[in-house]
Amino acid sequence: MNIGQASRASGVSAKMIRYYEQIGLVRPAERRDNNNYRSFDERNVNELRFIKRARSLGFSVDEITNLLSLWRDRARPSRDVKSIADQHVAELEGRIAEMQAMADTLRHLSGCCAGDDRPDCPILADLASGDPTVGERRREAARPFGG
Amino acid sequence: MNIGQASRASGVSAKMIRYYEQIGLVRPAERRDNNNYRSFDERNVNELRFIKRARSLGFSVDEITNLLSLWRDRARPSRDVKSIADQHVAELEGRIAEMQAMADTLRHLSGCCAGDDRPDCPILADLASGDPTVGERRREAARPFGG
DNA sequence: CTTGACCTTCCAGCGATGGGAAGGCGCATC
DNA sequence: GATGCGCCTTCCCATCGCTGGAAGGTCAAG
Repeated sequence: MNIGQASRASGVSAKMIRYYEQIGLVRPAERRDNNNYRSFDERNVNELRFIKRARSLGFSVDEITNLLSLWRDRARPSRDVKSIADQHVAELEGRIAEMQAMADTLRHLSGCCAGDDRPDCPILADLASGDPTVGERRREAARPFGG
Repeated sequence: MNIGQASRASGVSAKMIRYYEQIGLVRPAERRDNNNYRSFDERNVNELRFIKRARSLGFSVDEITNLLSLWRDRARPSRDVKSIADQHVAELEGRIAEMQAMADTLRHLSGCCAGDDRPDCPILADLASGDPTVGERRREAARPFGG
């Protein structure tokens, strides 16, 4: 299989396949002698599918590196896999809570805003105040996503 | 005020103040004649606080550009502000739902995983299958955060 | 021979931020 | 006056996961 076929078979774009190889997430694909094209087999495609599914569950490339090596290790303790998953769930929950707090605050402010032609606006008032006691509840200001 | 004092007064790092100026989020600060240092007044600091608060609520720099210009416009219709806020809430909710779906799936899988010395692991099995019918409920695979 | 689909590498960008180098400026102290 | 410290300046690089594009090699069909 060429990269395009592997891409269609796995659902991972050719660009990403090359990228994953470049950063060492997958081992460099074999090359054809005549034209230097990458050559993929079913095994490679399965790995790509694994990666795609893991990405869709929000795992980072680093985490997937670990998951892949556990997957390849027939003697892995399932404890190790579970640990990675649980850690990731905790991180997701943390980020969800942050965004939930943002959304709650904004919903409250928006609910207080007439949303008409008049200029008075509690949303702007909150932003302008910078005072963290105006909104509903917001003890520790959630930092923006990027972390 | 020099940039360091403005930074401490606003809670925005000096690095970010320069960056915000560079990308045009805030107007270029005045410069002192003798040493070319930036010079800030209360108004600038208030703007920086506004930005900081807006960032902490997850608004993008683009959205903040609009919020700032509405803030400066005494004749703004509060409708415009509310619209930006509501749109942002909707986006937050969308991302929360995606991450919630990831977390739900992972919690389910983790709950099915013994997490001991044995190698059998439903988490890996799910990742390996790539089949979207294994997990709990997961119609449209949520794409990872980045968009 | 040309066309078009494929493949290759390399380079640059996104968004918001942190880190650091290399150098100028100002003040205090020896 | 030299030294040192802390502040300021600009500039470039890294993050993370990916997308886009340029410039060029390869291959099969018309």
